[in-house]
Amino acid sequence: MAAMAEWAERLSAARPLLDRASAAEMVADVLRENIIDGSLPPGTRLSEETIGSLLGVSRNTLREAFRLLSHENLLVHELHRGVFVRKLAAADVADIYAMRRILETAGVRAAAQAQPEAVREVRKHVDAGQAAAEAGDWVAVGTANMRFHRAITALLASPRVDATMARLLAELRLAFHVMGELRTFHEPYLEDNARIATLLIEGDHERAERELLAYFDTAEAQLLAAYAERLA
Amino acid sequence: MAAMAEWAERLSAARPLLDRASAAEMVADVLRENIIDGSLPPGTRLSEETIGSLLGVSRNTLREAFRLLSHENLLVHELHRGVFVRKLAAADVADIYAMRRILETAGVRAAAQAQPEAVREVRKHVDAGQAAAEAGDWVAVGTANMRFHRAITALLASPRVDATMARLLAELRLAFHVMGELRTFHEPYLEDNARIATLLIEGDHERAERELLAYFDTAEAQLLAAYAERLA
DNA sequence: GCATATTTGTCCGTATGTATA
DNA sequence: CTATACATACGGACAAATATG
Repeated sequence: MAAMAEWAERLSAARPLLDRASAAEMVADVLRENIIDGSLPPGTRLSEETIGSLLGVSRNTLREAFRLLSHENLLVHELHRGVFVRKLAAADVADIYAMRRILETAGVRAAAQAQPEAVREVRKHVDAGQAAAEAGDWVAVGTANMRFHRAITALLASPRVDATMARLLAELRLAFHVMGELRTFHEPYLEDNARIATLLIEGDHERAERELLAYFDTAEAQLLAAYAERLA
Repeated sequence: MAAMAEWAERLSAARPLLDRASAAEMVADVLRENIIDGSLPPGTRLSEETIGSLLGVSRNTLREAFRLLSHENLLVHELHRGVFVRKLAAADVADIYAMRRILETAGVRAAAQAQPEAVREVRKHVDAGQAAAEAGDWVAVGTANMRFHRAITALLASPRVDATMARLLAELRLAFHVMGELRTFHEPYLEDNARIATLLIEGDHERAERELLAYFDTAEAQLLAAYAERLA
């Protein structure tokens, strides 16, 4: 509730919400951004009336935006209680990593048959991450890391896998809020990613898969440790 | 349109629409069932006024149900034109099989670590399929086949994989409508499924995976051939 | 190509049911 | 248990776009 009030203040000053595209999608975009960057922390209840009057949209439109974000697993809808920013449990984090292991290792194994430019795309996001790190922008490093992993599953050239992966990673960002320092979380993976990209380009898919699995283990353990600590 | 009128007749006689859960979800349930069983074939336009008055719900509620089903990929929404039952293209069929290959082979590889009762669950759906075949109920055979494959991915014990798989198979049912005779489509796979289940229980995961991949190839080819023929 | 009718998109006011203080 | 707040659902209205003649 405190988070909601604070967020409302900041938003009302900065959001004219001009006409463009579908109203519901615009609202969803605004909300998604604020959820991902932490302005609306997990557990926050999104009041229909408050947000509706704030953004100048009707409840019907707002509810459509809620549906969109619920489908992305960023919001949860509880009947007659309202919608809330999703709270990821430790089990959810583990499940997300389980699915990432399946999809991303499949991506690595598909690298041999993939388009060469798709493989180069992987490397591009490694470079973007390193540039962001030098600039000290650790949020951007996190974004680059997401894109790196999406590029790996993109080697499968499957629209449905892409969409699934996008949802998984957006969901995972909800868990990042438990990490205090983003730098300590993201920095060690810059080198890992670079190594994996090199192995992919060189065609050593077996080692690339091993390195990727090792990354999953350490990243997952780090997140789960942060969860355990928060509850202590 | 002809399909729509015919469907309306059959429905209006049989639907009291009792209270429970959210109205929009109930409407979505009704529509989903009618889409899957072919009463509302792909391409059918769902008129807001017709269905709304038919089910006795307001337009707002109905539109909410449409959104739910659109997110399940069963309906497509065209701006200012309305919603239509999704028409799967050949590329969609291929993409669905690509994703099934990834998830189901991962399921087979996870069989070693899976709970024994989860493995037995796979066999149960094989038996159900054979019983339905003897009874001549080929729609039920199709349902049992779906459950068989869902049981394979259930070996991963991942809620997100389960949900993804459920959506994939519901979507795939849209493609089945191009098959003329369900029997010729489903019958040959009864034996395949039985063999795969046996291999899983015996612990020969490598052969089980090979057999599964062979099944995907023939089933996908059969569906795509039916697509090609329909266009000819 | 134009004018008309139909349908969807959006919003509002209100009544009812449910959860919570 | 009562009261309040809020989500759910309905019906009506008008604008905007599409389909039809």
